[in-house]
Amino acid sequence: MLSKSSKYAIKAVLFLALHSDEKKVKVKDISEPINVPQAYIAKLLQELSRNKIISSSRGPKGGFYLSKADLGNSLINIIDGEKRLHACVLSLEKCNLEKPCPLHELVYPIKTKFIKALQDKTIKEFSTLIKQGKVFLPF
Amino acid sequence: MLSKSSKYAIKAVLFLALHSDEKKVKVKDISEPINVPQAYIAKLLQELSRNKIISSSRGPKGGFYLSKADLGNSLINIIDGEKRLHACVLSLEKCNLEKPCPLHELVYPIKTKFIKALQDKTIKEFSTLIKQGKVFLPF
DNA sequence: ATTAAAATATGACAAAAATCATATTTAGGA
DNA sequence: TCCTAAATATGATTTTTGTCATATTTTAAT
Repeated sequence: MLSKSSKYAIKAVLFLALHSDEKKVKVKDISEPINVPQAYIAKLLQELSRNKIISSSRGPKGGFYLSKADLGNSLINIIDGEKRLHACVLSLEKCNLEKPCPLHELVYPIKTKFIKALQDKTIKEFSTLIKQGKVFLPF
Repeated sequence: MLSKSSKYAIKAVLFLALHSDEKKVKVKDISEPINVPQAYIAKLLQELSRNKIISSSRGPKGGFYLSKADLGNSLINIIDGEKRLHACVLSLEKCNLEKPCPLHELVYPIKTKFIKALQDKTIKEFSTLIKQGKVFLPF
């Protein structure tokens, strides 16, 4: 459903949400705890930064962080462009609710709900759930 | 969620369920309607045959088909070995119902339902649904 | 028995996704 | 101002997945 890159990106952003608070975190201090190769997550973080999903600053004491504005964004932006998320389970172009493929009804409802949650919940809300101990990040 | 190969395989098997009835269908007559490269689906069909998911016979008048026994099998066998199907959305090893990751609850219930449906429904049942016009195969 | 039509086995090739490497730019602190 | 620590940009390499090609084997029909 999600590419490895998207999963990595989500992990990194949630990690930042918990650990940055306007403080900056350098790649090395992100990659290790979330268990993703450093060079790889660096590239992803750079892209997220370019796309204004997260913030960054260069130089000593620099690093990645989430601004207040960033925290208000939704996770869906991170994985935007993932056509696979919206596509039919069997990747049938012409499959739709009127003419659903045999597996469609099994998957459609939750996928909709999943996407909606990614759209509606802010990063901050996710981070709150984690801080409250309602959900976990067993990286 | 499913690899391209799995999707192709499911399409092919459902197609066979509708069109074989103990009659044999040759690859060419499968690949075209389901819209999958011939050489590729050939390989997949051979593998399915080796794994006893479908049946085949060689030589003139040969081809692939579903025996009565085959029709009683479930679709899950086709995609068996797809670890990704069972894995956590974020691929977190230690994510589980006691310590769910933030996206877990959004996905877990339906995934379970999805897998169960693939396990419980026979190929024949799917084919019946299609024949009844309840679901479709817009290949 | 011979021929032809099919699957089978095997492996080469291509494309996409993931990973790694490195030179460049920026910014803080001495 | 100069040094150093960080991100950035770019692209090379590797791995995985998907695709294609072809020689071999089997079997039905003549």
